[in-house]
Amino acid sequence: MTTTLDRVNSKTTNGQRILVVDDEASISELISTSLRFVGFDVRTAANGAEALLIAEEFKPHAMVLDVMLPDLDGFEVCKKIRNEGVDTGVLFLTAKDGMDDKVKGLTLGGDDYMTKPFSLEELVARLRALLRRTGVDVIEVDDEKMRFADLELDEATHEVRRAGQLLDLSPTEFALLRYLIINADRVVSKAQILDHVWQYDFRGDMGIVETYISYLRKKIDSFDPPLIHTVRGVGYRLRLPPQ
Amino acid sequence: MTTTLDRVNSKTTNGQRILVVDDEASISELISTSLRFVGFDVRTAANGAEALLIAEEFKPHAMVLDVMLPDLDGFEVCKKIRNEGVDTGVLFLTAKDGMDDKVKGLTLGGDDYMTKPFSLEELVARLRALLRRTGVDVIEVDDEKMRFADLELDEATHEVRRAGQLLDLSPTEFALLRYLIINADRVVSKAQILDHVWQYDFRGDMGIVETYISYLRKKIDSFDPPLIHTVRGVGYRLRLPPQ
DNA sequence: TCATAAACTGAAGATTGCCTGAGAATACGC
DNA sequence: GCGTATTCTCAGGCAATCTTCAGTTTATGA
Repeated sequence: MTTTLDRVNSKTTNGQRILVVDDEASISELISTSLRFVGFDVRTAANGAEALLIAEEFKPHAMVLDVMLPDLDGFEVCKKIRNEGVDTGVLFLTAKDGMDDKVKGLTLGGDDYMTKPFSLEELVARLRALLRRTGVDVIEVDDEKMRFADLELDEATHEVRRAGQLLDLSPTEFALLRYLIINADRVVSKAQILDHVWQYDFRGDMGIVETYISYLRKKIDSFDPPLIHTVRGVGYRLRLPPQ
Repeated sequence: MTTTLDRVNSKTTNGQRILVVDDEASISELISTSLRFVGFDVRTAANGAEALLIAEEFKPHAMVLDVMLPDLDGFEVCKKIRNEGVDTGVLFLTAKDGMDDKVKGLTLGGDDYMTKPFSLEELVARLRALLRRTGVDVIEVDDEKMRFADLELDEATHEVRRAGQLLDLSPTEFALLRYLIINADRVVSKAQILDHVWQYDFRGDMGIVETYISYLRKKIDSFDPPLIHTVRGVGYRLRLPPQ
């Protein structure tokens, strides 16, 4: 995949501590890099034992935790860490099929899980939601709504409106628009979009981004003024007309 | 437990004290996690002796009490605690078979019991009802009725009406509808539903949620307008038509 | 102005997710 | 016990969505 480091986010998340635990170095790095860029304070561990050690002194606000670790499994790690009195929300990562039994029950405590592969935008969105739920997130005044101009995107209801009018977006369109809003006023490249909005193992080419931008335009830019602008040779930018 | 934004409950329960007594750590944790999440102040004990100690200083408003404990049985514990002058309602947990008779005799006061395994939504609902009966619950002005649009769900009588017309729902359908109403207007994922509405030891897959949504629709959405909406790729949402 | 690269868009095929009916298994009331 | 209600699994069918691709349009700079 294209590696694009970017700032990604306007809402500055101020240094909440996240512990990422995964034994695949590439995944672990992928995640921690993007979390750092959106402003989290990140540490990583490659196995359960290490996670316990780090958690003790790092006292993370939340963890991203692979359920399948070489030594302990993710649930064990989670339990032990909480027994140590470290009160963190957990976002579990599971293989597609490993969905069985154990993951069940995770939506109760405010914890959450995602199946691999996932998209990074989704990861960040989920992590934020988790922090909000578990009461850690102090700053975000915003409920679960994002706004740009007369555009409004609601995470809780999954509704999108422009000028008050309800629009019907597919899941991918929704995720793409969320990414554009998060990066409002800034140019994002097709590579960045691909990296953030699509699952990290997507193998197709960037043409698909053009296709989806086209879909989005039909829906949200059938209004005036258009908000999605092409910056030729660079990428796309969500903005109001100058003046 | 599973996925995505769950606020789980709109009624904020403010810090009523609940003592959970069960010797199986996993159950105890499951229960306390969900109770904490809906706003109770929770302590746990793994056996009768411990329960007595904690109750004395914690003075719980209610207890969730396994009848089968390693040392004393639940009834003993309950009796002793009340003799100490701690006046709490009790929600007994019993294994599927046996003791039904014995328990029934003891649930006279306003106490209640459930058999394991249970669903967590059910537990919370029962506990709330218990607190209300035993007069602890000061806040909830709410009688035991929930409403959404022309839909009415009565906890006390287990009756459901739409547009005033009585509907005949099975227990699972009732629980599912209750969960949807509690989360009215938000999208809830199939995973969340499974975690909250089904018994914690359910091992099947999420297809069953689809089946029950279909059952519910036949009953409550044979009216106009339909209230249960699918958000493809995300979950389900109870809502009125926009505007 | 022209040539070229980049971006746009419509169409089509593949894939996925959801709905529903049918039937087996189980629980429950009489 | 027997019959009915309920729970749960499963698979076929349908429609939304995703993805690819190719023909067309647009921007740019030589």
